[in-house]
Amino acid sequence: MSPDLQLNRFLPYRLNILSKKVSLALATRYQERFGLSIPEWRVFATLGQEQPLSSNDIVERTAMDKAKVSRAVNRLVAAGLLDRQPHPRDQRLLRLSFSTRGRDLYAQVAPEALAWEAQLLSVLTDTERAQLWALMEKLEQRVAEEIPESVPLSDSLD
Amino acid sequence: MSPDLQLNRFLPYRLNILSKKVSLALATRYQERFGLSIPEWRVFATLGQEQPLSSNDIVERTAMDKAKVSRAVNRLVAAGLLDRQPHPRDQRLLRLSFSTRGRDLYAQVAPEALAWEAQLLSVLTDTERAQLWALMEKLEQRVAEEIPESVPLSDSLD
DNA sequence: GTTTTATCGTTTCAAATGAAACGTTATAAG
DNA sequence: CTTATAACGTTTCATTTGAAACGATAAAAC
Repeated sequence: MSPDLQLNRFLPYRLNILSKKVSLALATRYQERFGLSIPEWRVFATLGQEQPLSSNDIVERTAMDKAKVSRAVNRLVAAGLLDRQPHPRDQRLLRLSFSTRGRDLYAQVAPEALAWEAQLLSVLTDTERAQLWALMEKLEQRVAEEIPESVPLSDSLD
Repeated sequence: MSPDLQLNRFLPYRLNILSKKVSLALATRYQERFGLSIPEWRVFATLGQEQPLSSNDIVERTAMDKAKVSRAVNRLVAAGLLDRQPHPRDQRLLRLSFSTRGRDLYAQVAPEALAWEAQLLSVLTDTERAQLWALMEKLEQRVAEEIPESVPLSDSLD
């Protein structure tokens, strides 16, 4: 008899598909409307949280590859959305922050992203939303214990 | 004032990171122990559910790109894990199924995957697990309404 | 002070990716 | 029947990818 692995009840599988669908649905929006690729959006949104940040800060916060962050940052700088300045005390670090245009764009993009999320979450009650966060937190914490140290989170995981 | 987009409370972001971590933690296991790449594992596990399947069936069930499925199938066939036969009624279709070795390997891999999942889910109570499935189902259904038809789910979404 | 060792961000390069073109087979329309 | 259209899986090719090497800077060890 074969082992009872029901794929559509297998968490890694379902999580992957859900995550892909959510990312894609959102990505089509900001790609079409703001010309941001997914890595660019990630970097951009991260800087919306806190500024200035080094590239490495962004790597840590987003679980993206550092080469990918480097390239996304370069494109954003080239597009005039970010300012990149050397760190005064440590020449290895960059101080990344929004340019004026970047700040303006963020002021447009962020509310849109939030509105989209709200629309998605509108199928859940307040209680369910709280549950969702709690569950995800527990799982993330648990899986973090399993991940071998220093293994980077590559992007094409499926 | 800047828009209040808290990234670590932003569902697409958190979902992506959780999904990556889960996939990676599991992937390291079956890559090391069974030599299966992630796409290969996906195809393999899908065939564990139902046989025979066409490549296209697998594309639909896994949300993977058809080129990627084609390549994974070829590697699995070359590795002697799958049998590929022409469909008697439709020459365009393939009938993919486990070879004897494939079946044996599946009998090893599947319980291991289930055990790993059980370990991950052991942080949740039965009630919480039920909640998790219900929540994910709701979200997936909701987001499915948003996805433009026929847009394939690419893999590098972050 | 000098020499290792580590860190940051970029670049290189081989591998993976996926959109599009393709050959083949099946179905629909004429 | 013949032609046009669609579907399946493979292949091509330009792009993306990330692991590793790299140069430059800083910190630690001596």
